[in-house]
Amino acid sequence: MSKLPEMLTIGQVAERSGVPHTALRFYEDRGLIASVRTAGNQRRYLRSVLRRLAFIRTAQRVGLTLEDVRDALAQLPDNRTPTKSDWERLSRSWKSELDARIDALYRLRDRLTGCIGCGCLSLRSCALQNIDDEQASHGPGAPKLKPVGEGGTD
Amino acid sequence: MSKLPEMLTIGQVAERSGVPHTALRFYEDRGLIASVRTAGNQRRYLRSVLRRLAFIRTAQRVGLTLEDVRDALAQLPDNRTPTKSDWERLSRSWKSELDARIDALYRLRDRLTGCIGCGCLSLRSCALQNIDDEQASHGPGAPKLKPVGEGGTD
DNA sequence: TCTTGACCTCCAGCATGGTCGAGGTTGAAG
DNA sequence: CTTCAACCTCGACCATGCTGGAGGTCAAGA
Repeated sequence: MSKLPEMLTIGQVAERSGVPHTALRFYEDRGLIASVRTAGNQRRYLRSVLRRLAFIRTAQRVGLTLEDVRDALAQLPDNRTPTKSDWERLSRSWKSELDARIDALYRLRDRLTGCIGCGCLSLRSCALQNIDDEQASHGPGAPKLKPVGEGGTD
Repeated sequence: MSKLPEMLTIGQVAERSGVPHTALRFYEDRGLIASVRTAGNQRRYLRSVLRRLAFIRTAQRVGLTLEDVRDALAQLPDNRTPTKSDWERLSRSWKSELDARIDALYRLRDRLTGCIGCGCLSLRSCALQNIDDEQASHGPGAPKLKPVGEGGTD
């Protein structure tokens, strides 16, 4: 009990999480995970880091940047094990992120579907050209495309 | 008619498409768009490049890489104006890409939703930890996370 | 004690998707 | 013909998200 039996080495964390040790150091550097050091300066991790890593990897699948994830994880307490409601809060905000992305994809797909067979080769009428036409009502002469800007509440 | 009246300068394309001229040269470099040169080595674009740019920008919103887009656009004829059916083919293949992505997001969201209130702090039961459990049936001791790998038919 | 593998730091490099600036040319208006 | 914005190339640089190597240290087994 006095020997911190639950601490994991970086190798163990890498193996159990599937995240390369290089990425683990990288994440630590970016403030996404934390470790304590042994007297010999080696990293030791709490088991809870595995949960954080799962969270990080899943978040990346959703398309969030590491910075997004870091900000999200910053809501979790560093000094105590996160409670269920801590995670609930995060999960809920994630869910809306997902909802927003799904929604955006839907809108894109629907435009595209409408585009098939719409004779869409006219610059003035093709939905693809006027992807943002909900807010924009620019004249038909020179449609401006919005810069891409992936990320955020699109 | 003999002076190619429909050709656009890079500045005009940049303005009309909203794509910076730096990006236009970048896209050309990567083989996504093409130009012809004047006697003085300046780029001149066909109007159809605006359509390609719209396509490119939209594709990026969906999360496709420039390489994906280049491959898709490679299906279009370089030497003639794309016909409706050329675009239809592209649009259709895009649509399934979108469908796949929407589907993936749905599955993620559903897991997450299930996670809220599931008491998900158990490494063994949390859907987040076992995000890939359809194919994986690893023992409960050391769940491996899949590397992220964004892109492809996920 | 020796050996060996796991660990450490730091730094360079890769891929993607660009931007920016230097230094030089073009082309159209006046 | 002059002028000057717009164009050209090339190479450096930025951010993100990592990987890999060099060179050195730590720790546990034989």
